[in-house]
Amino acid sequence: MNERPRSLHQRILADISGRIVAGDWPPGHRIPFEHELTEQYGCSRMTVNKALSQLARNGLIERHRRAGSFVARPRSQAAVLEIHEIRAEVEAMGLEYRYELRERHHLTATATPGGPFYTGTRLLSVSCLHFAGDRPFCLERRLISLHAVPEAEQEGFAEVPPGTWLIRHVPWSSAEHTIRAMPADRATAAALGIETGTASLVVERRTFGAKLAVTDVQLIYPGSAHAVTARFAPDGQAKA
Amino acid sequence: MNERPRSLHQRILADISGRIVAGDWPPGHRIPFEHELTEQYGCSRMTVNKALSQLARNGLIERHRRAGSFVARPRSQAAVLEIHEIRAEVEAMGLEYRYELRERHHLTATATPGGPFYTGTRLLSVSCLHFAGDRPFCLERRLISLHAVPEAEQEGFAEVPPGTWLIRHVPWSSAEHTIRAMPADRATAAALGIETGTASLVVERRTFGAKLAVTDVQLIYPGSAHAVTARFAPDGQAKA
DNA sequence: TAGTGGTCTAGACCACAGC
DNA sequence: CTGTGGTCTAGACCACTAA
Repeated sequence: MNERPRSLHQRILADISGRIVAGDWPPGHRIPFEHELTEQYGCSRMTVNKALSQLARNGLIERHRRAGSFVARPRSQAAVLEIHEIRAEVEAMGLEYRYELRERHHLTATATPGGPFYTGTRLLSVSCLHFAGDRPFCLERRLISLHAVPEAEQEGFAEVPPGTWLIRHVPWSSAEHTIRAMPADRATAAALGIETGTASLVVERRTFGAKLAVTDVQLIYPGSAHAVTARFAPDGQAKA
Repeated sequence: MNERPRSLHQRILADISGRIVAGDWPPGHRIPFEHELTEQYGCSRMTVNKALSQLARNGLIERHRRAGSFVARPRSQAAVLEIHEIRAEVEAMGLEYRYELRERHHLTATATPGGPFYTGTRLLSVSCLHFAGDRPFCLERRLISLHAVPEAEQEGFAEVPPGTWLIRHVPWSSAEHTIRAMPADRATAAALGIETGTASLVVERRTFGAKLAVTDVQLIYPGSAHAVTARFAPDGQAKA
């Protein structure tokens, strides 16, 4: 239906995925065995297996030894949320990006329930504003673990936003995102130039290194102007 | 570091992924060629290729013919957002779930800019409330395309929530999610038992079949009690 | 116990991009 | 041109499990 897949295992994947998406093969339906597909496509089992394994990884089918492969019953919809740098978000809207550091100081992690940092960890607290054109686009409140990223001590964050700096200096990470609606408190409202209590979208991201928590950031978007979008493709193929 | 991977290609994947996450191999670093890894692990190229291909699919590395494989520079953080049925969400909190249909009527799609339905499509409009214990948990406003799902005509949705019914009757789908903060309007506030203007989290999901838009739903969660969470694992392996 | 998927091999040919 | 990754083959052995 789409562009022709270049390789055979991709075509097999697309064929099966297409049947499932179209509803020809409802949840619970048994997919042809590998040796049957081998005959249908006139190829080796490895090629068929590559396609089916990927479908299983993407949760579109379930595979059971001796029983066969079956169309999965959807348990939850899994969407892929892409979180870009704020500068890229702003420029994608065709607006000029500007960054402003508001505050930078040290503190020590206290025993916060649910907090990502061990008690006593030395932290750098950074507060800054991201502008889209003339208007504040996002207020960023960030804690950086100086235990995980001691180099942050030397960085003033006057020019380079901490998110950009971190993505360049911290090797890689796993992360947890939490998205919620909050009324803006007085300080937030003042920084963003909105009225206290205005509904705002808060995206909190906790980033972890191999073991240690690296950073905990709250990105506060004023009003209902900003939205987070996520796309979902059952076979993990389409991108649109 | 974690549980021992059972298969060789999983171990290779975990080894390389570990080096990258730990920062031993920074972005841009060249990963050993397939034939080198073949020697290191004493296995065939297919096995090495399976591991590297998966790392490339997950965006952890980039591969180029003739040049080799390189640790990718992170462009955006991609998180996986899992959206469960509301009943499951409520019961996961240990509260009793209750469902209440508020309204159900027909209408015809108008030329809404950005709307998912073709103009003139016959739609079913359903409004309902999901309770957690005694308190309203979520207000659902949903449009269902009777063109894509004619069987919905026969369904009253008095007992079964439309989300549950659809997931059982519509074969599969792709979807777009949008998450934003909104002040509750008067009707919403009344339904949810909150004050007008209270910051609320709105999750909008547009579901598509093979070609047609199936349903467009707004889930409105009152106040800042509810949050959407997403997890991110760079190698696509870890789940916890 | 028999049949399925999970994994792996030791080759092979090709496309592509850097040299 | 050369070396890399992308793909594919025609086998093989094993683990698991439904019958």
